[in-house]
Amino acid sequence: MNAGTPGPGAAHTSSRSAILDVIRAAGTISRVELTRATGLTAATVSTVVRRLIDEGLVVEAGRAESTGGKPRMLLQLDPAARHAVGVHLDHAGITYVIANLGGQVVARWRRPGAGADDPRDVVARIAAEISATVARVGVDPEHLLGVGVVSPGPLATATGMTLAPPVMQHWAEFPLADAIEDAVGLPVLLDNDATASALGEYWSGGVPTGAVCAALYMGTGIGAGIIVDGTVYRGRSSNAGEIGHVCVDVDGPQCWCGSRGCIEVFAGPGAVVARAAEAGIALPGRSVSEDFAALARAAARGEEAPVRLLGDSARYLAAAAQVLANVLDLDLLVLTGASFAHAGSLYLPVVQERLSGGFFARGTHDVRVTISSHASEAAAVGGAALVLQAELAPRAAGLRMVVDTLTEVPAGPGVA
Amino acid sequence: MNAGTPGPGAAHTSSRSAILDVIRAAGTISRVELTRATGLTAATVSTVVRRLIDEGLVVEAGRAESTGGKPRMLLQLDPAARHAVGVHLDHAGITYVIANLGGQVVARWRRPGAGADDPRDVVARIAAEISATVARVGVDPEHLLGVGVVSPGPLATATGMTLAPPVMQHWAEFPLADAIEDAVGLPVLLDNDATASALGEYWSGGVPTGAVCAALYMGTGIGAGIIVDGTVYRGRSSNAGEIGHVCVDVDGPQCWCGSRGCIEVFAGPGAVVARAAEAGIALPGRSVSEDFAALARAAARGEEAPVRLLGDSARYLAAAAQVLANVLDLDLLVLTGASFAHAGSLYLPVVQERLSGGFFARGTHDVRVTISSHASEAAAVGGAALVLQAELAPRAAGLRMVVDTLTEVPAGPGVA
DNA sequence: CAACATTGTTAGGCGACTGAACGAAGTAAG
DNA sequence: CTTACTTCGTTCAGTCGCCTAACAATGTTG
Repeated sequence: MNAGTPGPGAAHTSSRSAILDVIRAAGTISRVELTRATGLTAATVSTVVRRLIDEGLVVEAGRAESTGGKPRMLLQLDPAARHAVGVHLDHAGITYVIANLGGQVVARWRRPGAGADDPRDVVARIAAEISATVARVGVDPEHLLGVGVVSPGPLATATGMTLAPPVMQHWAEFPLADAIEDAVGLPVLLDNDATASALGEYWSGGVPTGAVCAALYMGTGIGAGIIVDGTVYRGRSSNAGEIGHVCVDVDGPQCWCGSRGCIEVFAGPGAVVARAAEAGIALPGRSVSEDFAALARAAARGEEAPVRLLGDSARYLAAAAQVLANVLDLDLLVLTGASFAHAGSLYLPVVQERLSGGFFARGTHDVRVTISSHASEAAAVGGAALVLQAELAPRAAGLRMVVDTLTEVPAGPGVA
Repeated sequence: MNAGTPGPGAAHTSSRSAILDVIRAAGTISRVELTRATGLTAATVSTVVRRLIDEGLVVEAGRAESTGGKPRMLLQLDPAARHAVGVHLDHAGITYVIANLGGQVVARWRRPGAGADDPRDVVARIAAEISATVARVGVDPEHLLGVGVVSPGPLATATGMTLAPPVMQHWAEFPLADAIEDAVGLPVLLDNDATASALGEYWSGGVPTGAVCAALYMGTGIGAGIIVDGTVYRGRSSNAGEIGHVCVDVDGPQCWCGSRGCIEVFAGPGAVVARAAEAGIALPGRSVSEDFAALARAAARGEEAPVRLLGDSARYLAAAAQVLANVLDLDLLVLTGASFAHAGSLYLPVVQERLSGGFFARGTHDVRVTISSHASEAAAVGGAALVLQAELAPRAAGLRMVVDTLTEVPAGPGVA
């Protein structure tokens, strides 16, 4: 029962993905090390790497010191070999990034949000923004892989529509992916902000192959994305990681999700800002995110009320983090999203403190907790990462299609 | 971006596993339906099925009605073709089952627990029990695949040792799997009770291929096992699903896990029984599980104090269930383990009620909640299922081995 | 009965991966 | 400088899984 060796036919979801992923995680690595890391043979590594070099994705970058024989030829991704566009649609605004193979951002800009505009106009604007900037920064259109569009809220269906409650309800029936695909002429992927952010962190953060990694995302709402062994964990309906809608008070205030007393209602930026307003704290008042940022600055200066408000929020978030860590047995938890870009340093110690005592497997391994190095544009970077992964290192589709003739689960009343 | 078709080389973790799993889930199915359900070609299905028939795992069982052409030949697993032994080591006692391919129990018996005995003696007793019963019930030793040993608590290492706090600490250093393997002469697998129960439910409960399924296990403690697309989700260190050690009160009572205020401390059978004793309720007093069963019977009769105690426990469990459902985006949640065998009907409605309002994706799909049909021996059945899956439908090892030359996660203080 | 529909099998081929032998490029000892 | 040895990487023939395409089997329908 050895776990590492895949044996004949065990099928590595294409060794290509495995190898590319290990190079990504390692930064610089030789072919021998690749054979050890992937469990493939030297022969396979050799041919696959050659193909990657021919495609331009990988370059040879000098040789290592000899260890008593032929020195290793070192391999790296060529970051500039491919690019992808990430678009984060949010009420507050639209954030664009162009990211390269290494997940690094080569261009980044923001535009006003869609508001109540007709989706068709918004799509036209997006297409214009993309082609203009692609031309300006000199990215080879031949090597532009696609566009990843990310929005808050759950996805209605995997391809074509997004559903971002409570705002943007008039988008619910709009085939967003197809429309952008037609307008831009590139493949378009759609996903949830938290999910995409997690993949962006994986792709750009040097996360080791095989790590179990979650991104705790706080933008307007609170959610989490989950990456297991480099693949997004989606659950049944792509709604996995909805930690913001776990109930902490059955009689608590109503949440837009239809439930009551969700963590988001107590700890989300909107709630924190609302309480600050109740407490009479002066805030810009233009938008929740600006108010939240102001509050974070005040707390960083040590002002008492903001410190208390954010501390309360942080304790809820720490509880959510503990749940994620214990349920998923995490290696790594990244705090990301616009809110953590402003207030991450206030939340981080609270989360770490909670996990240092409350992580069940702490005797076996740590959970590393970090703040994303690009928290404010994490969702857009994630959008780009979706494209990079889909085009360069495609994974087995999470769930196989299930035919309707399958036996149903044997009764049991079920839930309304 | 179509999700279903795997394309050349996309590698189905061996189509054999996929086909076997669909037949298991469907009960009865034809080859054409298999092609649709698995995405494989008719040719592949044909040859793989022939191989399965040659091995005796699958049998042809009549033909379906014609739909205007050649009628379909129906296929089923031959339940009696293979067997596996499941052993559940617990403080209270050792439960044995022999299960067949279909996950049905063909033999089931209990013996006193290990207590403080020397592990070597216990291993000898286990081996004797197994060989005696295998001979008695007439299972062909040639077709006995192995032994799955299940115990509470986390695993120290994947192969060889178990670690079952707070009792049985003297087992921590003992190479249990190897010892039993030597004594019985069969492959031995080791796992956690909750994890195994989940797989047992998947294998024996006709759970559809591709379902996201969790078993909420309450034996002595509280835990959960997670099955995604037929594969156990383990997390980094096989400690995924430890929902019983999520903190609901940071200042709560000490838990054996080292933390404070864990759900288990409030809602576990031990806690419920202790509170009943405090409240002056008369109980047998021989063991926690007997006391808990007595309490459940009293509550079923409508006695006020027991109803209240179990209701409190059920609300904690419902919260845990909600967390699992939202974080994992579940299809199916099974309540199992000895405690639910006695009190499941008291817990089930509370859990269902909580999910009907608090499951985030309820607009998209249901979470079915059921009580296991073999809750009292679920862990042992799960042990057998571990063996069935490993021997018949091996999955890609959850986590690839990661070589030490990989880049580390880029700093961030991490957790103690 | 012929014509058609549907299920399932057989044959040939492509591509991924492996094992094993070999070539390449260094170090270490005399 | 030559010889021996180590380590890295490639080449080549063979295996295996799965696909495409043609075909055989077995029913229904007019």
